[in-house]
Amino acid sequence: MAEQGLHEDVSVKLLAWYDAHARDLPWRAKRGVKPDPYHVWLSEIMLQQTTVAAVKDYYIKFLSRWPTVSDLAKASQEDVLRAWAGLGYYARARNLHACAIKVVSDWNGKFPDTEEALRSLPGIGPYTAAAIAAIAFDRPHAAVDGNVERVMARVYAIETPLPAAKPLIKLKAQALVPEKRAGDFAQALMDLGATICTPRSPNCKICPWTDECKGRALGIAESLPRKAPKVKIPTRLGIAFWVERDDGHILLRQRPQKGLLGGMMEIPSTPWEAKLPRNVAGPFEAEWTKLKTTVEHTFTHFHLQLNVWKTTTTEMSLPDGSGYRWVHKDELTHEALPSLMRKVVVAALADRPRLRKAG
DNA sequence: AATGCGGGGAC
DNA sequence: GTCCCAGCATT
Repeated sequence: MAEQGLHEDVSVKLLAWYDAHARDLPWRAKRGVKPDPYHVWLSEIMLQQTTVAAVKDYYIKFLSRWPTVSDLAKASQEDVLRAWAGLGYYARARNLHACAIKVVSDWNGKFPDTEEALRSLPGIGPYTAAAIAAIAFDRPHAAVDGNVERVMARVYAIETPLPAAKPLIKLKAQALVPEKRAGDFAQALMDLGATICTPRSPNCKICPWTDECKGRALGIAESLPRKAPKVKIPTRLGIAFWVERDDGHILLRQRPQKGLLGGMMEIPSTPWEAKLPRNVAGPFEAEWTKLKTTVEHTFTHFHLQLNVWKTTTTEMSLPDGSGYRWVHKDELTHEALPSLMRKVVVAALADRPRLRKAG
């Protein structure tokens, strides 16, 4: 059919471009070498809503420390969270560990090679299942991520806003998937979106699809895909309590497994609300000194302004409640502290009494 | 279909 | 400051 022929032609063009311009990324198998499903999976989980630049070092660190999925399954969740600290979306790390355990127990340590079976594993959704099936096993699935949504919306001039346009975009992308080299095609499409068909100022002049792009023909490519307007996010306030023992240990607490920063460590704090609590209650009675610095951090759905109160103690026991630990100052870098909490650490350590100069 | 869930780089 | 990134789980 003519329509089918057109699709093949378009796919061939993209693959030819990919052969000449593919990015060299740590998780990408070399030409002619079979990809390792573990490598593909690990990179895909890390890359969810996360830029290539942010992922690279974490990917190398994880692979070096846990060379196989069995090694990762044997690790403790605590060690996995420590290694993941700073990368964000910590449910990914918890699901990563759970998935590794399941692959070992249910699949004899080998990742399943179908989209359906992959989809049943924790942390693997529609996109990631299709991506692994295509990239690791060369199955003809369309892996539709943010890049592909943008490229499809432009090539086909889809003016329906996201997320309503997703079903149509998925159909359009699936229709382009070649029977052979589906994995290369998936990666080519993402490379195209990341390097040429960028959100702002797409470089249409060097795009392999510039001739057939309807969005470009209509002069609306850069304005696509359309999206619902964003609502602005509120600000929340809180107080973090920096408790330093006279031997240099700092009081930490593990957060609950579910919810924001789930399973990660924190400097104990008040709840984070629109207003500070009327009666501030620290981990225990003490004389507190308020730091001048306010730690600011922005999460997905709120800004946080965190004041830091300091105190010192000779108390060796832990406060009432679960999850508390004493950790020495010099060991904090090894803890599962998310970026916000590392800001608190930096602020607290910077606010030391100055040594008075002699003379 | 909406919402919760991090962090950082590019502009 | 805004936008958005190789999205998923839950409701």
